[in-house]
Formats: sequence, structure tokens, C-alpha cells
Amino acid sequence: MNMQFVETGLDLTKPIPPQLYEILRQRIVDNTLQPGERISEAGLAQEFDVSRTPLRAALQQLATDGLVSVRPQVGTLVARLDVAQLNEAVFIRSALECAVVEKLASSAADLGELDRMFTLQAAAAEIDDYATFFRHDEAFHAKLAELAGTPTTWRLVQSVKGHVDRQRYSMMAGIPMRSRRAYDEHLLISDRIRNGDVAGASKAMADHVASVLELEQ
Amino acid sequence: MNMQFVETGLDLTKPIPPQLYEILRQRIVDNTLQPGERISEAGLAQEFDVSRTPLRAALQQLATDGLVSVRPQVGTLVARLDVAQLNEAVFIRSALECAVVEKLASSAADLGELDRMFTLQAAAAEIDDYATFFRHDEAFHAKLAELAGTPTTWRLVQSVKGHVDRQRYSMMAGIPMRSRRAYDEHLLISDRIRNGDVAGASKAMADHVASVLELEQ
DNA sequence: ATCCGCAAACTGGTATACTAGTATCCAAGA
DNA sequence: TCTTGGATACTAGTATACCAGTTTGCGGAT
Repeated sequence: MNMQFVETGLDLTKPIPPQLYEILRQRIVDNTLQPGERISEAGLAQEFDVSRTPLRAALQQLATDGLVSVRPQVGTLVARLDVAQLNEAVFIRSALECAVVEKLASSAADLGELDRMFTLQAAAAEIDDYATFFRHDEAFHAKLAELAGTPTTWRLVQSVKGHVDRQRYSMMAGIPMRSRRAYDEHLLISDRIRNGDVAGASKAMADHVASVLELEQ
Repeated sequence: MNMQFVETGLDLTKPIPPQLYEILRQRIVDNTLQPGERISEAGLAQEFDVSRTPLRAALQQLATDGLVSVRPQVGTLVARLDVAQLNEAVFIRSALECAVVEKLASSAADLGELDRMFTLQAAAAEIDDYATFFRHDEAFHAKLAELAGTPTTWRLVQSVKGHVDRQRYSMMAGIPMRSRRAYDEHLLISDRIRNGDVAGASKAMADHVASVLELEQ
């Protein structure tokens, strides 16, 4: 076996920093990199066979998201779980996503694209495959922002969502019927948007987003 | 005169990228760097007497804020004024800051710290010194977020506020009594928060934030 | 055995060198 | 005159070298 070329999962024809950002973010969110763990710039650079320069760009982005803490001349650590940060992430996400559904509900947008997504969600919820549902959930929320024509809003949601997702991952097996319930909440949100129920859709989204807080230990 | 040492306005004992970010952001917002203008990494590096490395970190941050556009192997340009981006910036700011005042209004927080700020605002508004009022306005909104205990929320507001501020600068001399009106709106927001009028405070903030859209040409 | 101090091995921050891709401009040919 | 080809002068992206500050652990003194 040829050990000279290691598979790093990077596409060198595309910009490297965003790819590293996604990979590292996933590792932090799913606890492959654990809270408080030290990150070695040099070590990761060697692992991905890139220089420290693009790696540092990725770490800088993770730092602004609050997922890592860079301490000059000391080291970079994975941020510890912080209930205040989780609460504020939910607060921000709620504010932004409620505003999105309010806009949708008051603009009579065409939500036809959502129906196909509901089919996929239902399938995953049926067998309580939370990992798969997780992806469909992400796509659903992204689609709402897309339909509302607010791409930057979704980008900001993603930037705080890491803290929420981390909580979800650590509690993933904790609650049965979790995806079923989320699926029902999605339907409720969708229905109220279609009915032009601005306040109701907003309330449904707020409840949906806040549900992750019930998992706190 | 000694030309060997040029004053760059940088404090080399503190992290350089944030300082460069603030300087460049200000230049873009106040149109010292005009929309569509090309930015030379090498040129700016020479001007500030730093290497491209910390400069690039600052530009990267400006790029995520949407204030510059980095095109690989082509160049970096100051983003052009974009009504869609301005509208979404107001949309996001409204969602976040309304959520902040709603939280304050429903939590009976102590707003005593605001009174001192109102005195300063009144003084600037009296003589319609908009540039000074501008700073006090910034401080007022920041204080609301601080009192609500939502620092990340304020950070996100700032990240989209560049587009709003740019609009304000280009229209600065357009409307008389501008600061007087904003001052009154601040008082209204404050009063409604103190009265626990959640919906009213939110509405007042929404109107206040949206007022910049009236300036569109 | 404990404490103190110094040295060595890290860390992130910065400067610089190099690569590869793009735009521009001028000259040569139709 | 207009078009086209290519050399040149840029650009941002990446790699690497160097710097300064922090941590750590060992060794000697108490």
C-alpha cells in the first residue's frame, strides 16, 4: 500500500479555507474534537497536507463563530460548552428565523418546493433516523430563507447554529420520537405560512427553535 | 522632517488585523474608498507598513461582511451599493434589535445607564451635529444589547450595519432635524421598555431601524 | 521532600518568497 | 482600420522562514 499520498478529502482545485472550515466545524459539532481540546495548527496542517496559511483562515472563521478560542502565543482550543452561548444562539436564531417566516407569511410566497422536502422528512421521521432527519431539517430551514430571499440571514443563522448543533449531537440519542415531533412542527410552520397567519407562523417557529433547550442537562 | 517613519495609526502592541479592519471599514463606510474601487493588498500593506498577512485577515473579515469582494487572481474591490443588500441589512438589524428590546421590556431590566446617554444625544441633536450624534446613536444601541446580555447579537448587528452606515453617510446632509428625530425615537423606545410594553417597544425599534430606508434615492 | 529558576520546546503572529491565474496593452498581420 | 496573438505586469493563494511570548519540566538549591 502506497503511504506516500494520503487522502485528505480536500479538492485542491477549489478554495481550501472554506473546505477546512466545514471539516473542522463538523468535527467540533459532532464532538470528534472535544470541548477544551487543544488544536495544533502545525499538526492539522500536516494532516491535511496544506500550509498553516489556509488553515489559519479556517480557524479564524471558527473563532468568529465562537467554536474555537485562539489565545496568542498559547494555543487554539475547542470552545467549551457554554449554556449562555447556547441560549443566545437560540435567541438569535429565533429572532432571525421568525422574521423570515413572518415575511413569508405576509408575502404569499409559493411554498410548493417544500412539499417534496416533507416527503423526505417523513421517511426519516418514520424510522426515527435522526441523523438523516438532521440533514433534511437543515435543508428545510435553508429553503425557507431562500424562498424569503434573505441569503445573508441564513448565513448568520448558520454562524450561530454550531452551538445548537453541538447540543443536539451530544443529546442525540436522548429523546425518542424527536424527529417525528420536529417534522410535525415543520408542517405546522408551513401551514400557518400558507394561511397567512403571520403571528402564528412566527410563534410556531419560535417554539420549534427553542425545543433544543429542553434537552439541557 | 524625518520621512523614514510614517505615522500609520496602528498600535503594534495590539493585534493588527482588527485595527486594519476598523480603519478600512470606516474608509468604505464614509466613502473614502468608493464603491467599485479597486483595493491593492500590496499597496495597503505598504501604506500601513505591515505585511500582506494581517492585511488579508482584515480583508477576509470585510468580505464576510459583504463590504469588499475578493476575486481570486483578479483583485479586491469595494462592494457596490446594493439596495437588496441594504434592505436585508435593515431586515436583519430589525429582527435582532427588536428581539433585544422585547427581551428588555419583558425582563424589567434597569435602564438607568441610558439616562446619561440621552443627555449627550440631546446636546448633539440640539445643534443638529449629526456626526457626533452618529456616535452616540451607536453607543445607545450597543448599550441596549449589553443590558439585555446579548453580546453576540450586537456583534452580528455590527456585521450588517456597514451597509446601513454607508447609506447614512452618503445621505448625511440630506435631511434636516435628522438627529432630533432619532433622539425622539430613542426616548420612545426607552419609555416603552420601562413600561414593559413589549409589542410597543418592538414596534418603535422597527420603525427606528427602518427610517434609514426613507433616504433611498 | 519541596520550592525556585532557568532552559528548552512548544504556541500563534508576522514577514517574505513563490506559484499560478487574469487582465491589459501593444505590435504584427489581415 | 480592425483584429488577434503574445509578452508583461499585475492579482490573490499558498508555502515557508522567522519572531516573540508562553508553558512546561527538569535540575539544583534549600
